[in-house]
Amino acid sequence: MNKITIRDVAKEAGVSIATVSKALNGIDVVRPSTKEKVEKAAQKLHYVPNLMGKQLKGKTTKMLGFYTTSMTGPYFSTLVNAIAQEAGKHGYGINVFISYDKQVVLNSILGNVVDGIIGFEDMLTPEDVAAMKQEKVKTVFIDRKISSETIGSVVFDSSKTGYLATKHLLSLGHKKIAYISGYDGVYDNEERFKGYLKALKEENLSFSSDLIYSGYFEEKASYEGTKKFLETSPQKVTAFLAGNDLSAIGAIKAIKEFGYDVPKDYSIVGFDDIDILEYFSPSLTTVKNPIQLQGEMAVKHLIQLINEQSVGKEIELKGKLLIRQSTKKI
Amino acid sequence: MNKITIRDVAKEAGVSIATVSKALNGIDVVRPSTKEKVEKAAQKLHYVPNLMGKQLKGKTTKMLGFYTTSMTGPYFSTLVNAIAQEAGKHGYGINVFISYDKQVVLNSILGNVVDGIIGFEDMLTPEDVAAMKQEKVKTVFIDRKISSETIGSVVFDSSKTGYLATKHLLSLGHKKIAYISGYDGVYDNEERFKGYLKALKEENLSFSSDLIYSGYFEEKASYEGTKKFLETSPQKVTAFLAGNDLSAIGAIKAIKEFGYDVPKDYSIVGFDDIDILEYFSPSLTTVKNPIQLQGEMAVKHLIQLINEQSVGKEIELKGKLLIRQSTKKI
DNA sequence: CTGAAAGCGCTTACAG
DNA sequence: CTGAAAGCGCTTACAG
Repeated sequence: MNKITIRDVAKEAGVSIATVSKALNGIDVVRPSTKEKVEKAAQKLHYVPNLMGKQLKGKTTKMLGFYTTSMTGPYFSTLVNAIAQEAGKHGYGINVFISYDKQVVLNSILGNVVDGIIGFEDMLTPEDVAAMKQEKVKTVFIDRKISSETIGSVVFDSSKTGYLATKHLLSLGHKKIAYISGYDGVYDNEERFKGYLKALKEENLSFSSDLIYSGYFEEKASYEGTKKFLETSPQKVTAFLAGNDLSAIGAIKAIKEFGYDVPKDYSIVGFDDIDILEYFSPSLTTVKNPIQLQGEMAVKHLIQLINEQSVGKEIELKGKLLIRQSTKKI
Repeated sequence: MNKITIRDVAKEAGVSIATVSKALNGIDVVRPSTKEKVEKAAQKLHYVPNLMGKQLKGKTTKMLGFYTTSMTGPYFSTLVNAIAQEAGKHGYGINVFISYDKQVVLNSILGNVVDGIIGFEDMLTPEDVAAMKQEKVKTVFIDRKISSETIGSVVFDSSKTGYLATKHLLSLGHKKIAYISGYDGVYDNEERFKGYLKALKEENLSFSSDLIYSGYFEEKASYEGTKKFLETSPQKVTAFLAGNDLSAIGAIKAIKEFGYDVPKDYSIVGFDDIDILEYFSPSLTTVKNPIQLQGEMAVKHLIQLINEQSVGKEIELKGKLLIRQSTKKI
């Protein structure tokens, strides 16, 4: 598309390409008059450097990559905006790659397209991560707890908050609490569940597998799952711990459909404190995760890794239980 | 970060770099045994081609760029996902660039980083667009109506829908209708306003500038603006046409705060039909824009432009008025 | 202060 | 079927 190169500018200005490069990049001493001549020529020709050529030499792209299969989920934009803003402060642009093709993603990750990576990508397996480690790709994961020389992570303390949320329900007198799980293998899901189990155990309450069902972190699946659970479960629960707010909303809709009330008949707690809660009734008791902070920290740590000012660290962010209207004493 | 190159693979496999390139890309005839040898070597060394070098030659990146200053707005993820999905079908990845630095954006746009661009970027001025036109950068805009040989656009027929929405209010007997505007110079805003004016004119209703105030397409600004409007306006309006759903929500919140009811005291119409309306009460009468379709069409048209199967076209998508609970007869 | 030359990692006619 | 060589657009020691 863009065919004028440094060579054309050089010809136009009557200098060498080396001089054009220096003049335009402000590197090395170049006589002001020459510099001006070059700039005029560049402008006249609408010259824009080809980043491919530039970066092939330069080795640095001043770009951070953010990889994901899809941009769904209500806090996605909060996260990405926080990342973009923080990156901007450090002179980096951010590059969101959306692809369902793992090979494409891996090639791009390992293909020197960006200086560092923020990983939020379930499809990356431990083997992929091992390859990234070996290639010393600077990466900060925000969906798993991990670290190596060049890999860090910024996650929420989901085990702790899962514990706190469950404790809250227990303190209200609930003894049979269902867990609406997200995806297996997903860090936040498993940690939240661990916290839930720990809280139960502390009260010497037993857990049986029919207290857990899948909501897949989304409203619809949780709605369906909850309907089925209410119909078929032998357990008479009085409260639900949902893997996230979306699944809490789905569960509440199902509960209402059965003619029950929240919190009168069932208490329910979510995770995230997403924006749409503002429009939802009853107002949901939930755990607020500092998503914005997570984005910022991830970028800051990534830039440390890129500049080799630090080895990879595991950073854990604290969430906060927000008690609202969806939970009450039994 | 990634230092093993094609040369290392060649040495390991005992062949030339040309052969490595051919074997790995499946180009040209290469003996199966050689191919296997090369693949083994590449695997052993964890070789991943440097995309910079590759693309410098190849001239094509199989990537589409999506440019924006921020990813806010509730339909953003719908749009980007639609774009990503459609691009995937055609073998393209998508690249979301978020940057506040216009120079960075322009360099990237014009720097051959992507094969084509989907523009959704208010900060691009007509001069910038002129440069893109001159450089024959393949682009489809979704925030303005425009076309040239290499530039197309896919927009909503906002003038028409603005007209229809206003007609709806008029048919319910409303004669004084306020317009809560978005940003000046933004296509959808201006078109919606045009449609509004046209509908008023048809009924021989006069418009005066104190019937319009700014909501900036967001909830908060619209809320504040509406409060002020209700307090100070000399006009006794009975209905509001909001620039989008978010500003409609803000207006309704302000109206409620003054002790009025929607639709009993005021009717209100929005635009977009965003997801969170599901949680909002009263259910909002609004214009549903086919956002997903817009993303798909934009990608399809962009790929036509890239393959030079078509010159730039101006594509207009129809919206649909959804009559719900926020409007009623006066 | 300026320029010729080497080289970044790759692909692709062209010879053999 | 394989490889030496040129070249994509740029930067950067190195000479002058």
